[in-house]
Amino acid sequence: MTVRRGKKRANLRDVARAAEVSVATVSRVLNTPDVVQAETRRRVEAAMAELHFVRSAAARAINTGRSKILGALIPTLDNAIFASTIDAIESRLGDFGLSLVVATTGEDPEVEARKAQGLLDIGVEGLFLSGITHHDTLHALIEHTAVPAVVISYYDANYHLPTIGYDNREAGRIALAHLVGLGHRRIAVVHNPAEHNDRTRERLAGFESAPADVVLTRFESALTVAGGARAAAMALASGAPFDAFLCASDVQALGVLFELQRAGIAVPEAVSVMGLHDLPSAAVTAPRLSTVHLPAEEMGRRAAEAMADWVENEVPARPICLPTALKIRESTRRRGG
Amino acid sequence: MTVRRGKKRANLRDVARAAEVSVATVSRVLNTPDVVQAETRRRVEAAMAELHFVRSAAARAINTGRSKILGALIPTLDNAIFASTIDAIESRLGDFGLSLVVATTGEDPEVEARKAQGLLDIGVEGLFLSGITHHDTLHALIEHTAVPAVVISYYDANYHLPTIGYDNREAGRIALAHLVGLGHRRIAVVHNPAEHNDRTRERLAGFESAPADVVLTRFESALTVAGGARAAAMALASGAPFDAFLCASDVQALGVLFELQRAGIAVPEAVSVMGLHDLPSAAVTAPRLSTVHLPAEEMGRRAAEAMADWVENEVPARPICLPTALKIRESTRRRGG
DNA sequence: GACGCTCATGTAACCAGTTTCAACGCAGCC
DNA sequence: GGCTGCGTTGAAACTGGTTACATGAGCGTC
Repeated sequence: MTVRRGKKRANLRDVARAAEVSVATVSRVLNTPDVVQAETRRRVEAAMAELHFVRSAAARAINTGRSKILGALIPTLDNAIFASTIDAIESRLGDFGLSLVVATTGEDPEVEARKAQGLLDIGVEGLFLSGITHHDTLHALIEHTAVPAVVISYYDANYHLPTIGYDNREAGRIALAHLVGLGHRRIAVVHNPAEHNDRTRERLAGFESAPADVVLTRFESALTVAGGARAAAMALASGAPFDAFLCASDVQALGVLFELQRAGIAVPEAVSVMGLHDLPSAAVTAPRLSTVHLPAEEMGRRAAEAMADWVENEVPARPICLPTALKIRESTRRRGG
Repeated sequence: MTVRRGKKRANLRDVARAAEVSVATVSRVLNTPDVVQAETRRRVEAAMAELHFVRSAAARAINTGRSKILGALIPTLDNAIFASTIDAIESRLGDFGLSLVVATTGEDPEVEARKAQGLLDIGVEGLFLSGITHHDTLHALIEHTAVPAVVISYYDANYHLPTIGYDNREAGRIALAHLVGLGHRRIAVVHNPAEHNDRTRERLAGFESAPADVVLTRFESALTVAGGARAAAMALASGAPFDAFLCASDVQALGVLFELQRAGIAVPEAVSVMGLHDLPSAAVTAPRLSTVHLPAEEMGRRAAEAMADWVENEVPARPICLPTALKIRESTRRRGG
């Protein structure tokens, strides 16, 4: 008792027959309408409409070698961090008639390599990767398929793939400098596991630019609001006094904010909290979160444009370093101020 | 100065020639390896490896009529609400060897219809839709292409497409009942525009189940944390006294929480705040947010399974209503309690 | 030894488009 | 009137796979 999948879709030949023209003419109406006479075109279009003709993407792809689909490999969607970038990529690609398939990797390089293979199998023309830490298999895959690939969320002009992103280390430095400039010396650093995450690694490296009299204590937990809260709880439980919390990500900073409030510790009076990313919600927390703005949306747009140029015009993407910017809001204050 | 796209990829014929077998045999090695003799298979596999053969998805799709790609139309990715569902769909589809293309609509039915056409153009085999409010064009499209389509985030057994979701009205009722049960009578309802959003409309309808002595005052704003904060600010500015804030979405509830804290109004002592969704972060806010749990992740999983069954085995999806559950945490308290 | 069977493999048609090349009609020009 | 050239159209080859059908080898049976 299977379902009959409708009366077989009309194809080019059907349309050609109905319009009493050749398949070549129908194809022309589809691709280069201006070369076919108005009257003929009208007939063909009428036939297409009547038969509810939808051209097969596969058949077209087989000839042109163009699937018009790109793939993105990102750690997770369940997190505001990548959402706006992906949103921007997807929407900008749309302007070029390109689509995006998103695959999540859970920060596991093996899963990433496997999913990359899967994306290639469905015929993507290009790949967006997050960061530069990848499984050898994936590098090899990109190498011998010569598939266009751009790295986002990271900038390194010397990397073997074009990187379109920002300088995470510099962002880390800026965040730290802000706190140090406010007189904070005992800083709790809240960060997610850096093992497979070079963005985090770089930010932490930026934090290490602290003067000698600054002492940083690290608390590691998951890259979620709950993770941030947990890290703050650990810091509090350690009994050590902190002037400020420096978070490698706004997502965690939100958790820190919540946990401090729960503990009755006033921000920024008793302790400052610094984020890094500038998520949309960072501007409306209580207190509003000081952070370093990462141009997530612009990055997505630029990456999409570069990729479009690559697959459409064969001009390979070039590295782009977008500026970050310190956003001083309410969650940081001069020590003792 | 264009880039030479490598030496043309090897195809089936090339492999066949190299392995000294026919194309049919190579195809068999790919699809039904067990029917080809071990020694032959070995030769073919060696040839494939040497030539870095990657089978063309398009060519395969053209024959089987299967692209193995599904499409999802969602309002936005830039929002925790859909993220975990999409995440779940994507990951469950992966188990069936299916991929997901995500298209965002910005809640505009026209954009949705246009993007749906785009998805069909690239050959998706099925569509995930959010809610039941769609442009006529989209309905017509689904109608005459007979493309499998399931609706998520909504449940209505009588809708002409299978709905896999939850009862939004019931969830609204539960949220309201909780507040009313705590003795709250003057309730500020914070919600996003319902014009093109039936989920919101249903939740609001659920709120209307209030007893006669309960007075609801609506404040409408964007479906973002900032939107929630803005709505709360409006409520406060109105000067009217409220016992509780009832939010049609956790995202907005977060904003309400922040705004109340900013205004120095204690939650839940002075006013209760109720969410609806149970985002992961709802459990770690300060105070932790009382809400109605929506099974977003399970919904995604079930929708993916139903869709897989549909496109693989031609068994159409059937409506599924998943249970919601009241989550009483810290942001709600008995009036005057 | 002929017959029937299974198993492995090859041949060629087929899917739904695109594209090359040839042909045709008609205008402009010498 | 014949030549050139442009604009329009069609026939057929082609893309890279899958698959129905044909072939033939090897083996068991009577």
